[in-house]
Amino acid sequence: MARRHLTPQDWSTAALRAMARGGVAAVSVNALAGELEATRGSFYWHFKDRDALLKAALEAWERDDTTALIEELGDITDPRQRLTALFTIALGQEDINGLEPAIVAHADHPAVAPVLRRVTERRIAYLTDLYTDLGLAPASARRQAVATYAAFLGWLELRRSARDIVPEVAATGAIATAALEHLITGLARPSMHQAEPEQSAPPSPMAAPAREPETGQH
Amino acid sequence: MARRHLTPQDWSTAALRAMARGGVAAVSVNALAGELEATRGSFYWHFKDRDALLKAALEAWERDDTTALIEELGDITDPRQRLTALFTIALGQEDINGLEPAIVAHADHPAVAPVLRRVTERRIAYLTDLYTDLGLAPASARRQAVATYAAFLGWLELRRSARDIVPEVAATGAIATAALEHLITGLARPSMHQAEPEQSAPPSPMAAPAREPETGQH
DNA sequence: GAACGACCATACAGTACTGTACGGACATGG
DNA sequence: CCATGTCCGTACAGTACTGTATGGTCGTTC
Repeated sequence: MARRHLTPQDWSTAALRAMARGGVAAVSVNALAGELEATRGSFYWHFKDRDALLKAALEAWERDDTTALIEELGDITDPRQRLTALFTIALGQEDINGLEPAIVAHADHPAVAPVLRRVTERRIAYLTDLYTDLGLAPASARRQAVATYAAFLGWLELRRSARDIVPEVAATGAIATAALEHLITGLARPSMHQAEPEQSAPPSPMAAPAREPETGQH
Repeated sequence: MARRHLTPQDWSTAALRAMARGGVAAVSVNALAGELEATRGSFYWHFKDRDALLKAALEAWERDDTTALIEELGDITDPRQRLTALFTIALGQEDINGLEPAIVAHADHPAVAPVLRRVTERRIAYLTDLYTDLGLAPASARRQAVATYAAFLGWLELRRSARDIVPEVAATGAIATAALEHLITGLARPSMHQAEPEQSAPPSPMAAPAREPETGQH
C-alpha cells in the first residue's frame, strides 16, 4: 500500500509466485495486476508483452538461485564445508515455495527450456566439480552429483506437495542438510556392481548439526 | 482413423498426455478434441464437464500407477525381490513421460490435491512397510522410505527435463534400478549413518521449527 | 422398417485473457 | 507556467476456451 510506483521486479516476483502456484498458465497479466493492485496499463509500460515478463522472471530465478548462489560459495575453500553450506542454503526456507517443481514441469515451454537447461547444466557441473574436489574419481563424482541433485529435486517436490504427509521435508537449514546427507554418504560408497578404484570417501560422518536430530530412540 | 467410437478412456489418457506436456491448463477440451480428431460434442457426451475429465483422468492415474502396481507386487514374498521389482517397474519406460512432475506441480488444484495426497500417502506407507520387512527399525524405515521416494521423484523430474544433459536418467529396467540401488544399499546399512556431533557450526543457525517426527506412527 | 438410443457435429452465447490506443495524473526543470 | 517524461487507468478489438442446445448419423431391436 501507499506504494506509488511498481518496478519490473515487482511484476517479476509476482510472476514467479503465480508460476509456483499454477504453472506458466497462471502467469496472467490480469491476475498479477489484481494481486499488485494495479492495472494492465502499468504492466505494458514495463514489459513489451507477457513473454517478456516470463523471460525476465525466469532469468531472475536463474540469477538468484543459481548464479548468485554459486558465487556466494566461492569464498569457502574447504570443499567439505562448501558442500554443507550449499545444502544449507539450497534447503533453507524457500523464497517461493514450489517454484522449482513448477518450472521443471513446464520444461518444454519455449520461455522455460533455455533457462532450465542452463541451470541444470550448471548445477550438475558444479556438484560434479565439488565431489571431484572431495576426492572422488570422475565417474563417481558425476554419478554422485546426479543422484544428489535428483534427491534434492524430489525433496523440493515433497516439500511442495506433501508437507503434511511428510513433515520431514519442511525442515530447513542444518536439519534438512543432515537428512539429505544420508543420501550422499550412501551414494558416495562404491557399490558391488561396479567396483571402481578409488580411496573410498571417508566413512567419517558428514558435518552434523549442533544437536543430533535423530540418534535417539529407535 | 477408422475408429468409430471414442471411449471415456480415450479422453482420459489424452488428458493425461496433455497434462504431462503443459500442466492442468493444457487439458482443454478443444485441444483434446483436435488431437483425437473429434469435436467437443463427443466429449460432452461422455463427460459432464472438464472437471469430470480431470477427476477421471487423475483417478485412472492413481489406479494404474499406484493401486495396480502395489497389487502386482503382492505376489512376491521375498521383500528384497519385491523392492527390486518395484523399482524395475517404477523406473521402467514411462507410459506418459513427465506426468508425475506435472501432477505434483499442480498439487493445490482442487482436482489434483485429494488424489495426489492418497497416492503419496500410500506409496510412502508401502515403502516404509517394505523397508520394515527388510529388517529396518521403524524410524529408519520411515526415513529410508522418504529419502528413496524423494530420489525417485527427482529422477523422474530429471528424466522429464534433462534427458539430454543427464542421459543416465533415461535408463530403464535393471540398469535404472541398479543406479538407484546405490541409494538403497547405502542407506540400508544401519552402521553407516551414525552422525556424531561435530564442532563445525552450521553457517546459518536457521530457525528449525519442524520437530523430528521420527518416532513414527505405529 | 420404424422406433429408439448411443454417439457425434455444428452453432451459439458467455467468459477470461491478450495487446493496443489513448488519455490523465504527477513530478521535475527551464 | 508550461513542457516534458514517467507511470498508470480505461476502453476497445481480437482470440481461445467453456458449456449448452440442437440436429444428424448410425446400429440395434422388435
